[in-house]
Amino acid sequence: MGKQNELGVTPMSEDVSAWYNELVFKAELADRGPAKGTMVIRPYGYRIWELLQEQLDQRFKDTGHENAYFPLFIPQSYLQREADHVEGFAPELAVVTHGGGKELEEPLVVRPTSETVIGEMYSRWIASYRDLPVLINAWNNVVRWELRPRIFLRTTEFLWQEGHTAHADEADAMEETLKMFGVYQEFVRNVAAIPMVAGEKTPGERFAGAVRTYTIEGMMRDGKALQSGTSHYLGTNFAKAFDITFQDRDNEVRHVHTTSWGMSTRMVGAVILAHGDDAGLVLPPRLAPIQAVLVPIGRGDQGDAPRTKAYELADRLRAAGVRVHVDDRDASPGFRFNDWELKGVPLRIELGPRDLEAEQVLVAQRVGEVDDRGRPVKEAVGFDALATFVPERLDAYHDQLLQRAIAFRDEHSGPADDWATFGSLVERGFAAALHCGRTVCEDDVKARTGATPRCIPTDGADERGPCVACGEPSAYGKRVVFAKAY
RNA sequence: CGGGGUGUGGCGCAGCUUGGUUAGCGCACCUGCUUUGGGAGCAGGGGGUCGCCGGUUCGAAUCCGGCCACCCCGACCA
Repeated sequence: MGKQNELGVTPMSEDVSAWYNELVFKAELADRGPAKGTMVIRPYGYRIWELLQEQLDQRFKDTGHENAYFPLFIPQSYLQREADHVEGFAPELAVVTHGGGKELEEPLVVRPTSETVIGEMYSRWIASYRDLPVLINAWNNVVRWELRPRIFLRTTEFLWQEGHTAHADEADAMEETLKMFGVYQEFVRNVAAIPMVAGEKTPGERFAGAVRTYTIEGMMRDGKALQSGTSHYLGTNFAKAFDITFQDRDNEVRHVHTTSWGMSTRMVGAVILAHGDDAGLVLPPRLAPIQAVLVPIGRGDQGDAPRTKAYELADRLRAAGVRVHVDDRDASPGFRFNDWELKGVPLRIELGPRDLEAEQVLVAQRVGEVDDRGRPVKEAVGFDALATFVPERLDAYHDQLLQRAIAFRDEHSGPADDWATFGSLVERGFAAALHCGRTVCEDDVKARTGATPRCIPTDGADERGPCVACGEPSAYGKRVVFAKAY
């Protein structure tokens, strides 16, 4: 545990890892479960997940998908049908060997992902080209045994959504893969205010069983990358393993082409690590359980009027669609200010006897201009203007956070044309370099610097040359982004 | 599985080296009074099988042996 400041949290500037761990507990986002690697998501943290879910789910529905649910238990033999898939997941499976007091004839694995059960079901449901495409998404929990858990980032059980679609041909399936890849990119930018580097995974980093894997990689405040969402084109790998076929217009029986795509509770960790600061959480408004907190000031007779007014203003804000909370706890103003800053609430609205007289409130932004004492500059807003002011300000604040994150990412990224530059860049952020694409060389880079290839950015320019690490001719015709990753 | 560390009221820690009053401190909690524009004050109060098992001893939180758990750093990973 690091040196804690007066908030009881190690400053982020001092030790990001300690800061993250302490903040997750202090801000009441989550707690550790009794079994190693498990987490309890507390109401404040779960609300962030719910907001994320609602907005992501809407996008899935808008692109023609329907939700369904598939079982938690999968016969062990199913996992084994796709060679790469078993190999990839075998080390992290939880296996149930007993049920009802008896040893099972065939062990059941607790799903680490659902390609296999879904493949089995799709093979039953699909017979004709008229049945295609199948566009289904599932919200569920999965289990992957973790050697080194970290709350939200890597837990043995986590929540996510997994989309699974089946198509008549490669073109259609690739279109779907890229469409959902695009949905994730748009979502993280417009909802989570995180600019991500989007691109394709190198063969060594591909999903087990995928032909192509696309990823969005966010930059955290310590310059490390966090894989935050993936979209896979699975080709006919699962169709062949599970015999998912259809009869086409020309009477030919063909295998379907499938895709899968997912985003998990890890995204909550991405929000914490991409926006937070020494004072605690910084939540983007579209994911903030509380977007504006009203803090009435004054005690006893002095406090009655501000409190009453605060509730009245809260009603008006709520009517304007703002998630608002009145904090009239019997605690000092300073305590309450710090508390909501720790919890990352975008706007604080102060209302004391002096303001009441002036028919106004003071609005302070969680991240924004500060005075020479480091305190936020507070803006006076008249009572009647508040309900239009707040929603506008929340949108502007979202843009500010996004711009701040873009600037941070750009300051910590750059091209690396020689080994020395590469080494120093991955110490503080992302390095874009030409690479030979050989897995042995990727492993060597990892051993020497700790960095791994995160992706081949989709928007990268055509470029060829010697590999930054070994000098062999570069692969992919583009630069690869390398970084240390969570 | 390697390397490091920690287990003492809800949380954070001290005490252990050199065994010996009733195991202490801060925060949190409860009661009362005063207090409220950047973590309020005073007074009173409740709360502990000192991770577990065994050993040494007149006596163990403290010494010895074993075990367990968790955390951090590496190898696998959304």
